[in-house]
Amino acid sequence: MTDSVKPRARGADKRRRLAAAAAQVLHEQGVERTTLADIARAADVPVGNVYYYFKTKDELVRAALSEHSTRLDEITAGLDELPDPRERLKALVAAWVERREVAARLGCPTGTLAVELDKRADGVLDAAAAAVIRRLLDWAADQFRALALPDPDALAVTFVSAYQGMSLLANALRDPEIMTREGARLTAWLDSLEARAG
Amino acid sequence: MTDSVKPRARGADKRRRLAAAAAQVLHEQGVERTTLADIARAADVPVGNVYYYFKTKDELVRAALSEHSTRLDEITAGLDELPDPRERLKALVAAWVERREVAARLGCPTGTLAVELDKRADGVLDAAAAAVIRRLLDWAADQFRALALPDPDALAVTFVSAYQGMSLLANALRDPEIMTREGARLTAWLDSLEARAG
Amino acid sequence: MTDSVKPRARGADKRRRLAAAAAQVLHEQGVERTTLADIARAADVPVGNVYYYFKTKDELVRAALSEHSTRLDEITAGLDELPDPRERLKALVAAWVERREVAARLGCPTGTLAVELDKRADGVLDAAAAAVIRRLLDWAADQFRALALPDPDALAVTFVSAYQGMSLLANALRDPEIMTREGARLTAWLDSLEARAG
Amino acid sequence: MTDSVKPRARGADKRRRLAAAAAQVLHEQGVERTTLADIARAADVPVGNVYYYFKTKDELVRAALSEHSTRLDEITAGLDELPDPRERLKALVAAWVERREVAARLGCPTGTLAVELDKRADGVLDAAAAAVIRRLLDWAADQFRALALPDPDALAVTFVSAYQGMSLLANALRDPEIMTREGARLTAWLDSLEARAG
DNA sequence: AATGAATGAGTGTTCATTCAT
DNA sequence: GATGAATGAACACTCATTCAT
Repeated sequence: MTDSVKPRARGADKRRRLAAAAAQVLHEQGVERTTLADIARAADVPVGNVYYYFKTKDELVRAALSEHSTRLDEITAGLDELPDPRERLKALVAAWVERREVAARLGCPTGTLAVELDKRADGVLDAAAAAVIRRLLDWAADQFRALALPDPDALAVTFVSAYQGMSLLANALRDPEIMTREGARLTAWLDSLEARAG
Repeated sequence: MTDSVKPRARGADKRRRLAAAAAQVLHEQGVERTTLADIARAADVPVGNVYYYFKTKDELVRAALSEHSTRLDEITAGLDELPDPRERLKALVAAWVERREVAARLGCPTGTLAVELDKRADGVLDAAAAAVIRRLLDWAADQFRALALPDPDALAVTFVSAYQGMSLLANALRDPEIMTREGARLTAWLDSLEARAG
Repeated sequence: MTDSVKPRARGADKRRRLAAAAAQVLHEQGVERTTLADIARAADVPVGNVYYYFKTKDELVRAALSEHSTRLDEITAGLDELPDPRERLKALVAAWVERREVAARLGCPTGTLAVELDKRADGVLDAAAAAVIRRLLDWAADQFRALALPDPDALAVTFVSAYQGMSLLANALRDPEIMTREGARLTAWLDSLEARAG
Repeated sequence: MTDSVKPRARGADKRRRLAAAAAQVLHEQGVERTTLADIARAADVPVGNVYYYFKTKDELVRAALSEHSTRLDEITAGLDELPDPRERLKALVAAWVERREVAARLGCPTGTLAVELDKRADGVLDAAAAAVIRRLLDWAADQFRALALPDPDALAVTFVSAYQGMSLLANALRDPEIMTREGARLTAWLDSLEARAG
């Protein structure tokens, strides 16, 4: 019974598999060094079939960004369960630190994608990457606002900027401990904000 | 007189022009989207001649990194004229903020190069990029050490991480003002360190 | 009532719609630049369903030719109502001139198809195109024969050749007036034949 | 001595060889059915090298048209040696008839190219094809004008139209004799013009 | 009879790199 | 030292055709 999946479902499944594979492989190899065949192989889909779901490589990149955006939404939705906004922010930092090995190997998925896409002349896909980052900024600003801190938008920029900076350095130096140390510093900063606000 | 430049000198000049052009064009377009022809054109050197000076494209990338490293050395050498290490650090921040338009358009030259090169499997060129970043880290650590602050290496990581983070965000969001605001925050942080150190 | 069309009829209808769409789209875009999807879309038939009616693209091309042949038969059948064979020929020329805008934009449907299909190595479909042209030649020869003119077959060739030539030029130069002027010349020629025959 | 061709000459030679091969192969197979590899093979040039001389396939098509234009110029230049304009026109007809086997197999090079290119939406290359046809029209009009015949431009259209029409029919019906018969008729028409002009 | 999905061979084009002179 | 030309291995993308249901 459960085996007899409808074609519809199978098609949607393949699309999702391709998007997930794109997110993964593009994070690992970057946009330009990744071929469609790479993504197709990772998704176990024949190359020719990819185009049935995504008309261009750029659409696959967009799907990968969307995938990252969804994953971010899931994370923040989980954090929203916590009662205290500051605890939410600290929990996010903890999650980043937990993934330090990946960060050291590949950097932040969205951040590195944004860097590569920003080099393009067209300015279409980099806007999509910026949108994902903005989504994180908005969520962080919401937390700072809930904490009644002054200028929550600027605090959000500082917060996300710190994450991107430590991810980039951890990646460039291949040192996951940078995530640990800078994560601790960021947590301390979050704690110190309460005092200032008071 | 001026006409009779020695072949040697002319050759060295071409090499330098190629390296400078590589630094510039690779910063603008990224490694993968830049062709050798792009660099050759920017340096006003025939394509076939490039290989006389650089055996592979990767060597040109390495030369671009070396160019960025040299530029960094020049900057820090200038800053070393200042008597106070904290003033040196603050002056560097000021220089970063001054270049905010470039940062918003293209990001940090070394940082974006490092991100792109880290996606490579070989791990040869990304080490070269890491070396440039490490050079900046070392200089910053020297200043913190001169200020007799505890754990100067960690402070240097925080300092450079902040720069990379704000450059990445300014670039991704195409907002130079992020450089201004985060630069001010970074300067305040540098000032606050004195108190703690005391 | 109108809803309860028999499946048979609906199938035949789809077939006809596909053939008509093929005739139209192939005239507009040519054989090689037209995809099956183009024709399916124009006929409002799902792509996968096309193959139920036509096993290959070539069969669709054949159907388009057949469509043009049918249309030609309808026209000549209409002309056959006229009592005088010469008037029939002149009426055909008038019909061609009337369609001058289409001729200037797309050329003669059969003629342009024949040109494209003649480039093929197989020599299967171009025979089908030739058959349509021959049908026109035969009809024209019949008229010349009915006029008791010498060598009606050669006259038919001259007649059709003039039509193809002026269509090609009108199309290539995008000038519908060529149809008008050459049509007038052709009509005058038809009139002049009577005299010679006497 | 003659063997030591300069690189320059060899490069230009290759370009010419490619253009000639393009003219030939495109005439034989049509634009859409001809691959770059086909042309490269015919010119005995590696595929990758084609792009050193022609940036796109369309440029090769343009070169083929230019080749046909040049060939036409050579022919008309030869005919211009004849003292009588009418003899020139008749000699051209004779040349067409002489090539009847090619016409029956492949049609007029420029005419068939124009037909295929006219199906394109862009309207760039078909203008180039039209230009070649117009060159022939202009030359023919010059002859009619030299004969002091009324409306030489219209006569030129009739003349070229007849050529295109008979080429198309000869090609579609694979009958070279159509060229012979229609050529004779065209010659008679040219002769008859004198009388009328008188 | 109907159709969304699958497939793979093929096409134009790019580009780092090499070569001949 | 210098350079125009050569080369071939990719790669993104297309499309006729087939298949499973």
